[in-house]
Amino acid sequence: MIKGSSDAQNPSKVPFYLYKFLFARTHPKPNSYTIAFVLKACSIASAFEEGRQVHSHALISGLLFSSPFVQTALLNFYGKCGEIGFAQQVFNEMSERNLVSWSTMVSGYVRNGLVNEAFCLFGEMQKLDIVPDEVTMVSLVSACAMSGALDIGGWVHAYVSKLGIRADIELGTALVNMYAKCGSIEKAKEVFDAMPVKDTKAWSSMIVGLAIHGLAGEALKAFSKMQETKVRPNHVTFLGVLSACAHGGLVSEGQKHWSAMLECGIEPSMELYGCMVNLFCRANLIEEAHKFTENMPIIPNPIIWRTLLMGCKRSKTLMGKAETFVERLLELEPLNDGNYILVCNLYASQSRWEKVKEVRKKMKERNIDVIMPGKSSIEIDGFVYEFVMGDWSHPEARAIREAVREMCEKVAAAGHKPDISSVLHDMVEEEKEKALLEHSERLAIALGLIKIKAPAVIRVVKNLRVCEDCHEVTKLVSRLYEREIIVRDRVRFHRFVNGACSCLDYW
DNA sequence: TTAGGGTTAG
Repeated sequence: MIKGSSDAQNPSKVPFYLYKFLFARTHPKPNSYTIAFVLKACSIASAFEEGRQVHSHALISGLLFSSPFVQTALLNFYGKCGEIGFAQQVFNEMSERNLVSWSTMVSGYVRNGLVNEAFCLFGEMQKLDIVPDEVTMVSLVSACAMSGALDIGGWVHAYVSKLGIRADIELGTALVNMYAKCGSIEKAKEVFDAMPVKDTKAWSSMIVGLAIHGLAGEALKAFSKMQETKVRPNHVTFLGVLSACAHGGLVSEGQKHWSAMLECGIEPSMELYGCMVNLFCRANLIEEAHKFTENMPIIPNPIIWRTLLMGCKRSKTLMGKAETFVERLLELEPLNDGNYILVCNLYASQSRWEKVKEVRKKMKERNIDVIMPGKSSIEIDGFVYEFVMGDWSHPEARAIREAVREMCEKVAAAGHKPDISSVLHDMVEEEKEKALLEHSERLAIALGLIKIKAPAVIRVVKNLRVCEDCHEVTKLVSRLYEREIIVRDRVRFHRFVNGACSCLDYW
C-alpha cells in the first residue's frame, strides 16, 4: 500500500500517513522494506520533517544499521531535500558502502550544486577500485553541464566508452544536455543522433539545446520530427520550442505552438508564460507582452517583470509602461539588489539621470548593498577562469577585452547593434585599476605580505571597493596573513574572497 | 515487496 500510493508524478504525503497508521498499531511491525518505501516517498514529496521521523524510527528499531537499503534510502532522502550535511553524516556512518550508496552520495552533491565535492568523491571511489556504472556517470555528466566544464565532460564521456559502460537513454540525455550547455552543439547533435531510442526528455534536451544556441529553425525541425515519431511533448519540450521562437523572432510561429500546447492539455506554467512574454518582448511588441501578462490567470513573478523591463530597454520605448513594471517588480522583490541594478541601467540607457538618482536613494533608504557582482566563467584545459566587471587580474586581460571589442565590431558590421558599453567602460577603468593595484601592492609590501601575489591583492581591493575604504583593505589583507592563507590556486582564492566579501562582519 | 541517474522561461 505504501509503495503503491507513492507516485513520482503526483508527490503526496499519503504514503507517510499510511506508515503513521501502521506505526500506531502494535502489529505488524515495519521492516526494512517498509522503511525504504516510505523514505523514498518522503524524498519524492520533499517531506523533510516526516522523513526525519522515519529516520528516528529506523534508528530505534535497529533497522537502520542492519540494512544497506534503509541507509541508502535515507542518504538519498536527505540529498533530495537539500540537506547535504545530513546526507554526508549518514554516508560517513555507513559501515559498508556499495556502488549504489557511493552513487547516491555523488548525485546528492551534484543535486546540491557541489560539483567539486562530487568529483572528489568520485576520485575516492576510483582509489577504492569501485567501478562506476551508468548511473554514477549520469551525475558526473550533469555536474559538468552545471559548471560549463566541457573538457572534463568530454573526459567523462571518453571514460564511459573506455569502461564499456552502456550509454542508456538517461546517460545519452545527460550527455546531449552537457554538450549543449557547454557550447558544443555539434557534439550534442552527434550524441543525440546516435541514440537508438529517444523519449520526451531526450527530445526536449535536444530542442532546448538548439534553442539556447539560437538555432530556432533547427529546434522547430527537431520538434516536428519528434511529433512524427509519435513521442508526446511535455511542458519542457514547449519551453524549448517557445524559447527557440523567441530567440528567432518567430512571433506567429510561437503563438501557433502556444495554442497547440493548450490543445495537448498542457497546463501553462509560470515558465511557459515567461517564454511567451519574452517572445513578444524580443520582437519589440511590449504592448502585446503587457496585455498577455494582464490576462495571465496566475500572478506574474519577478522574472516576468524583469523580462518586460529588458524589453523596454531593448526597444527604447514605452518608458511610461516601464515605470509600472518597475513598481510591480520592486513591490514583489524590494530587497533584491539585482533589481535595482537593472532599473538603474534601464534609466541610465535613456539618460534619465534624475530617475537613476531616485533609485539610488531608494537603495540607500532600504539598506540595499550590491554584494556579489555578476560573473562569467570559462573552462580551458581543465581550469576554470572567472571574470567580473572591471577584473584585470587575468594575465591576458587586455587581449581578452580587445577580442571582445573586435567581436562586437564584427557583429555590428553584420547589421546588429551589440551593447558594448560595459567593454568600453571596462577598458577606461583599466587605468584606475592600475592605480589601485599599485596602491594595494604598496599596502601589501608595507605589511610584509609579499607572499600574496598581486592578482590576489587586486581581488581583495576589488571586493572591498564597495565600501571604498583602504583601511578595510589593510585589515582584510592582514587577517588573511594572520590565518596563513597563502594563495596558490586562483579559482579557490577567488571563491574564498567572494565568500569573505559577502560576510564582512565575520571578518 | 526494498536503495542511486536524464530535459525546465528572463
